[in-house]
Amino acid sequence: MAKKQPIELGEAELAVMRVLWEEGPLTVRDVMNRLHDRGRRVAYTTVLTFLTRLEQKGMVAADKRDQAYVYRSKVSKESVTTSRLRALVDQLYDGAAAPMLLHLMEHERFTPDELAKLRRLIDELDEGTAGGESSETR
Amino acid sequence: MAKKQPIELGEAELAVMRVLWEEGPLTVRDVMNRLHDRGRRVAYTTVLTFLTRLEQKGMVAADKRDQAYVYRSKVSKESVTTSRLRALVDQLYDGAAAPMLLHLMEHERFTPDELAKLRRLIDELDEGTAGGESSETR
DNA sequence: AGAGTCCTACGACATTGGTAGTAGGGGCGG
DNA sequence: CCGCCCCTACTACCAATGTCGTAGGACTCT
Repeated sequence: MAKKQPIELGEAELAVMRVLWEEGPLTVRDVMNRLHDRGRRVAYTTVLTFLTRLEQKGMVAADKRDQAYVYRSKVSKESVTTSRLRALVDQLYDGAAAPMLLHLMEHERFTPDELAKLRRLIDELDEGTAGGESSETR
Repeated sequence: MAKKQPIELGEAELAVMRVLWEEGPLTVRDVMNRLHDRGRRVAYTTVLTFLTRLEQKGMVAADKRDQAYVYRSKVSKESVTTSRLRALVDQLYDGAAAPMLLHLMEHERFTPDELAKLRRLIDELDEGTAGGESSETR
């Protein structure tokens, strides 16, 4: 089972999680370097603080290797994304995802490929949810 | 042109904004009552604090009426939603909205009606973005 | 062995957001 | 005229976050 706790992560903490999600288990120094590569200039100890806090939150785990600890993510990006989106949908639309989805579609740009992929996904969902009767397809 | 500032709003502040968006210009007391109706038990002065802070952030405006000030939203829910979503997309996918959209579709439930509406929207967008050539539908 | 380099543990500090109490001005019901 | 009530202005507090600096233990390279 996954974490039912809201999963509260600050923006900087999230950036750290992303590094771990995308570049696997890393030491504090490695995480710092990756953050620097991504344009985040943070001090070594700052990164250490983030990782320590994330560990206390149960978001990452630390394993001693040689001289330093190697940190790895304990929660998937998927779960965090879901949690974040859910919070947003709840806060803005009382949980109704559709309005948010429409909003997103109307305000962001998508390539024809993405639209195609999306269309396929809709078809799939439609099959599953299928029942045949929807109040007039207009 | 809208506000380019990130528009940072806490969860409670957002709840206040929602009241104003949905129930028009209100006095502090009215906002408090609406919040109570929605299950948020906050003290009068807390609401006042929120409104004062929101005013400083330029999110609402206060107009003196009789004895009390009447607050009204100065930013649309749309713009805040856009801003929030944008931040999320940036933080999680470096600005790529598509992955987020797909994620949302896969993790939330939608009614056939909503799917239909979404499909129509895609068609519209497709026309606009139309060009004909998409790199292989994989 | 001494210097330089890393690493982790702590402690600090500022900002922001959530929450609220208190003080003081104005009006209103008697 | 006197309380009582509502309104706004301040001030306060605490927890979470973003950021570091310092201290002290280890290891490494002459």
